[in-house]
Amino acid sequence: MKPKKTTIHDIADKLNITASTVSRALNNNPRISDTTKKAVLDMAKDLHYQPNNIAAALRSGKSQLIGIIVPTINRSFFSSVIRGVEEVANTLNYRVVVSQSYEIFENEVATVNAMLNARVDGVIASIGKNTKNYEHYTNLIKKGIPLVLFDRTTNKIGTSQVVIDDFLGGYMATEHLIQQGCTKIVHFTSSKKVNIYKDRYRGYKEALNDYNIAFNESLVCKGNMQLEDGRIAAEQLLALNKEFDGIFSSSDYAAMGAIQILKEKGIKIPEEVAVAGFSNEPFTSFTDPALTSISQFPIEMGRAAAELFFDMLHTEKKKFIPQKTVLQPELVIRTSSLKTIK
Amino acid sequence: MKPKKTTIHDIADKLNITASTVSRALNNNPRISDTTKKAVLDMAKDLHYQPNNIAAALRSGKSQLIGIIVPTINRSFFSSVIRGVEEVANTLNYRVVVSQSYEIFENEVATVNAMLNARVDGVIASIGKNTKNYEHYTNLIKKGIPLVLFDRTTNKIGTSQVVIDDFLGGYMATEHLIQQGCTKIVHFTSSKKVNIYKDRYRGYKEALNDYNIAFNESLVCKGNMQLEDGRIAAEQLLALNKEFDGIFSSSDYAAMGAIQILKEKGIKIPEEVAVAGFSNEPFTSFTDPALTSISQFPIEMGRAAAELFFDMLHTEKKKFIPQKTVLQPELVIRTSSLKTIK
DNA sequence: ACAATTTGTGCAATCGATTGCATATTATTA
DNA sequence: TAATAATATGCAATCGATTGCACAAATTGT
Repeated sequence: MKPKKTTIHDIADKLNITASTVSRALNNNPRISDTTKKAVLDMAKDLHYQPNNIAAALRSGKSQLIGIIVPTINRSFFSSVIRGVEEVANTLNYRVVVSQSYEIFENEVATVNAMLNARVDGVIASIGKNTKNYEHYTNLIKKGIPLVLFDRTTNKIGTSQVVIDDFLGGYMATEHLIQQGCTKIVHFTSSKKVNIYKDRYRGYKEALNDYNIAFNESLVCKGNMQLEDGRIAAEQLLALNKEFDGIFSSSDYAAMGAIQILKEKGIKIPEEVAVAGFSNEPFTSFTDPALTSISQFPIEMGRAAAELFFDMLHTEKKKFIPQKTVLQPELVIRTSSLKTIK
Repeated sequence: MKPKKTTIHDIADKLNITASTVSRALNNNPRISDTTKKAVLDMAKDLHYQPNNIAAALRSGKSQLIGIIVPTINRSFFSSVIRGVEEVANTLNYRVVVSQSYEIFENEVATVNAMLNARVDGVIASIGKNTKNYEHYTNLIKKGIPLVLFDRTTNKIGTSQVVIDDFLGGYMATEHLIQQGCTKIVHFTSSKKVNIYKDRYRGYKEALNDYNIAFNESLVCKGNMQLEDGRIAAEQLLALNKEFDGIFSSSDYAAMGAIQILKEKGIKIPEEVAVAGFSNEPFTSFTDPALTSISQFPIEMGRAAAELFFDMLHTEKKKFIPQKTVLQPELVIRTSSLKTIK
């Protein structure tokens, strides 16, 4: 009935040798003669042998699985990071198991736990916005399971991280607007709890400072960074008759929302208000005007995370020192901010 | 040194019972008394017991893993489908292992194989553009491993599928353009080998036919469906002085490329040329004009695929009949095609 | 009060691959 | 040529959980 899967024992029986020898032959163990190796390989092919990673994992304690936890998979940034990780993992014969937290703390904890049960060899994760307690992550570390955080990270637990230099990104975007002649620059940001927004905000302030532009708190809008939040913020600014000639939004979506409102009101972009976003979402090149943004190189971030992960995996826990890879962001200038045509 | 993981045997020892009982208690087996169950559960918590799915998988033959194979993870459509699958899988205590084929046949084959080695309980996949040989998939079926194909599928192997009604989508988009007054409608399509493009093309033709508009093959452009292909196609049409007042592109990207050229040439959209794309990519609502498109409900598609998957999983192979879930597409009308304001 | 059930646990094999140690065979050296 | 070293393979335990079957104790029926 069922085509009874073939195991190393079946191969062994056919060749009148033992499973140990077959196992060693398949793993190219130097203690096995080339003749035997060839015989085993041939027989394996004949019998359509399919290795059972599960059995190997149980015995060896290595599942060849990497768990990836992200708030949501279908966001360009996250899926691109996953892509980068998968790319590297795949070449090293590792698979990735992905799971979403939906920004819900309980899910994040449950997911870490599920990964633990699945016996992943390690975890690569981006922390949910509402996560303030990191016990589920420190548990991993305690158990000696490699953990690499990316983008939304924390320094509160000693583990490797990959981030872009958000401070620099914020600085670059702001500086660019200043260089385009803006002096009254609005900033859209979010909760100060999340490292990335905090750093971009710092970059914004620093740039203003460096160019001797007074920081004006009333030009800073806090929101949830979605399209709608950008629309609301822009409407309020206009309603309150705030004067501004530039917007640096920590999110492309919010920037887009603001652009929509400005266009509706007949305000010219970039002539009257120059706009820069953050993340370089795929849509930024398709909008009108195309949106200036900061690229975070998500695929590279995924690759970097995978590399740190494998570093950890190959280092003994006691002599491990957490690494932090900081990627350089890139300012992608598009028409939404480009006043001067050179 | 190492905190030695606790197993069911450790729990058993502490309670002076056997591992069998512990296993049954943890699995809420009715043959175990409530008293014992509680004792086991408490002890499990005390000892920080973490189930080992690998061991269970080896014994039971069920890994609780679903393999997902897509051409690339970081495309909105695919990542959204994965999201949908993960959502359902997660509630049923399954994890998803994702892998990319990059549209390369060899990768696809290798990936199926890797999934087999990892002993996934089944596979959900979208076929690469260059795949003409389906042996790697039929192998899965032969082995009794559930396989569900989505979007880019084939009828050549008897397995369950989830698709949207691409024919209908093509029809709806074309009909809409016709209703907007277009009579000379260009169509962007790709290789006829891929079912989705073929069906959309058929829908296009059928709509023309139903509205008594002569089909004009010279208005059909074949390309790779990327932004650049749309730009090239549009340029060629203009260079050849083709007359057209509408474009139905089987890809939002190509549609966008065409829009860029039309705008550059000062051709008014939708007044002179109305445009409709396909896929309802996230960027379509951000472009100017916003792009009319056909929504494929990718998250729902993922959920549907997961459901078909679990159906298969719970049906004996012999009495299994391949299912095909056909989702209804939806026309999302935006300004790129909306001539008449009602 | 004794047989027939029902209920709750234990025994031991099993899933498939890996690996430390032992052993047999062959090759090398003094 | 005997002793030593190198080479190739086998033995058996192990990883941790599951499960068919056996069996003892408790409950029910008559």
